[in-house]
Amino acid sequence: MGTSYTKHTTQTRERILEAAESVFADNGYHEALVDEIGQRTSISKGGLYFHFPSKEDLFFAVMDRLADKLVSRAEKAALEAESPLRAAEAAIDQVLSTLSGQKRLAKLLTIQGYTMGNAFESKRAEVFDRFACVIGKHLRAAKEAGQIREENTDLASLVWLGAMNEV
Amino acid sequence: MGTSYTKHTTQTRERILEAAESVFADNGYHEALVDEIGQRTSISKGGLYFHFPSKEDLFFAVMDRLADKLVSRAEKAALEAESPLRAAEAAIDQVLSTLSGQKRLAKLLTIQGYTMGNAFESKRAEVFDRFACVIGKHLRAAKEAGQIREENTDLASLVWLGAMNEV
DNA sequence: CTGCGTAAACCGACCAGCAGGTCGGTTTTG
DNA sequence: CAAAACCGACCTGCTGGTCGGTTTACGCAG
Repeated sequence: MGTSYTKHTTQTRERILEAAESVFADNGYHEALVDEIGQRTSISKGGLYFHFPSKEDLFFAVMDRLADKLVSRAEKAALEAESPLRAAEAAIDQVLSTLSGQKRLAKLLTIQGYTMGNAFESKRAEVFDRFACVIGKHLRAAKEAGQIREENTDLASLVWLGAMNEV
Repeated sequence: MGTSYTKHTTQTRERILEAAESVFADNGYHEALVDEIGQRTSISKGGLYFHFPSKEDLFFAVMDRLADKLVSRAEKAALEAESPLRAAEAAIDQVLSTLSGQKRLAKLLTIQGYTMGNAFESKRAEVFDRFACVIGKHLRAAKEAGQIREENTDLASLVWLGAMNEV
């Protein structure tokens, strides 16, 4: 449950995650071969398994990394906004446009895992929660700034989720 | 290409399809074990492969069967409507509500195959075409009855597709 | 009705090969 | 020199598919 912290070298780990992301995006979880990730990284299978205990964990790590990227993008966009309400909007916009622009990544976060057990399901929920958290934060700020009514908060969450699915 | 006709006994074939549908729905294509289908049917693997040449074909047959069900439901609902326009609406409603009611089946028709090759992609297109065909038929009828403008036909198709994705 | 022969239907042990994971050993780092 | 990082041949379990044999269904002659 706790986010496992980065041991070892961050360099190689990052390289692996990068390659893994593209391989998973290209082929989906099941079609993706661990060996191919090794190939694109020029790291042997053994080396891979030195950094990640299993293919599944690697996949989850990729998801986390993607979520990180998106969240930071959203936060950054939110910072440039003037009002809290604009911030919330900007954050949502940012995530949605990025996701709709790179459908392969979107699939990674939403669809690909349906083929896996419920392990994925909870991971997906976790990622979604992180997004919801960010959005919620700005929405609450907007509320306190008196730019929004209480009820709209829940409504916005639903809209948000709906938008995700449309992609 | 040509719809392969039912050889052998239809009884057993149907039983297999029934079981296969539930297994596929429960576990997705990859997780679904041919052996488990055999178990639920009390038919040995050999027997299964006597009726279907491969797991993939079995999956496609399940899809076809699902499409059949949905189309006939839609047609039936359309018959009970008074005007052509209502018929089209009823058909759409029927399919959408059924699909949203049983999300597992919806996944079968839309998502599960992303993990398979393009073989699935064309099958999916085929199924979608069948739906589009039914809807289109009633829409044209509505048009000729002067209940609808020409342009709306295309618009409706888009709405239709969008709705599918939302589910 | 009985027996029989043929073909469809079915069985289940077995095969093949693929891909995730391991592990003893080697290189690199500090 | 020790520990971390890495290598890659090998192992193993799993699962779709096969195949020779067995049972069942059925038409037909006696």
